Amino acid sequence: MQIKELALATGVDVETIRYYEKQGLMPAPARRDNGYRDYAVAHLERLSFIRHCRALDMPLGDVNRLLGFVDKPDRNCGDVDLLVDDQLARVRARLKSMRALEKQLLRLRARCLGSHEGAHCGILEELVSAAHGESCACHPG
Amino acid sequence: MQIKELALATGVDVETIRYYEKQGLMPAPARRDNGYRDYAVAHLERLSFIRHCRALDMPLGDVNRLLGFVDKPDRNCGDVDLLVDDQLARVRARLKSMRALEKQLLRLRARCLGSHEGAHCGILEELVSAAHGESCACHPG
DNA sequence: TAGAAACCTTGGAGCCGCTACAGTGTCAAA
DNA sequence: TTTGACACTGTAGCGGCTCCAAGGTTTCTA
Repeated sequence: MQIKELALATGVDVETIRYYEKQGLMPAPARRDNGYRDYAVAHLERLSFIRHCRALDMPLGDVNRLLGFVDKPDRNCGDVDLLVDDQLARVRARLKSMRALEKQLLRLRARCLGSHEGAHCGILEELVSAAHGESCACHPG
Repeated sequence: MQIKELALATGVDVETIRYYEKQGLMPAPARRDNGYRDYAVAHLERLSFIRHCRALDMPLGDVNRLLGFVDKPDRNCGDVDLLVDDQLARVRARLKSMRALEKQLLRLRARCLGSHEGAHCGILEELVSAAHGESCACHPG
């Protein structure tokens, strides 16, 4: 399988596949006489695994560690759930701050009363007032 | 005001302040005889403004555009609310995908039944099965 | 048989928003 | 006088790609 076929089969960009190889996530494939990469089914599966983990927003370092467990299934894999827990915690922390962010933006947005002259723009006033340390709709309290 | 005083007053790292100057977000301050930067109150306000926008997760490019409106308040600022709307849309899109992500991770986590032998690890099985295109707890349907 | 188009290779730079150096200079207190 | 804290510039690194240049190979079409 040439690199483009692998790319099409997995939906992963050709450059990204080469990047994964350089980063040590994908094993170097066999080469044809002309130097072209020649992938086997195992590569396709490994790439799918990587993309699945990435869809879960796991850092490539974590993906690499998971691949280590996959490669040596005899090894005790007690860290696998820790790794998933960590990822879950990261996602939840991010969710929390994003929700707060949404609220702040909504309030800021509500300050726009239709006047679009800079001197009377509620949004700009709001943002500038923050610079004066006044209480603002975005960061109340 | 020396750079460290500005940093303390705003909670912004010294290196970050210099970075903002290099990026054209902060105007170059006066220099003392020894070459040290000498900031005025206007710099403090501008830096607060920038950090407030960054707290709303706006890209620096957008912050720069807002600063343009602040600098020239006569200019019609109809784009300001568009800019905020864009940011809100970005945040909401991200929220949506993060919520989905949390669900997927929770389901994946539930696959861990206490067995930590790699060969029988529910989480690894799940992730590997995805590589085979089987339906998986993470990406159902 | 020529040439164009589509593929492949490598290496390096660019993106964002910092952060962390290295190497050097300046200043104030003990 | 020496120590320590500050300042300066310039460059490199982070993650996870993405894009580009400059070249080689293969396949299709005229």
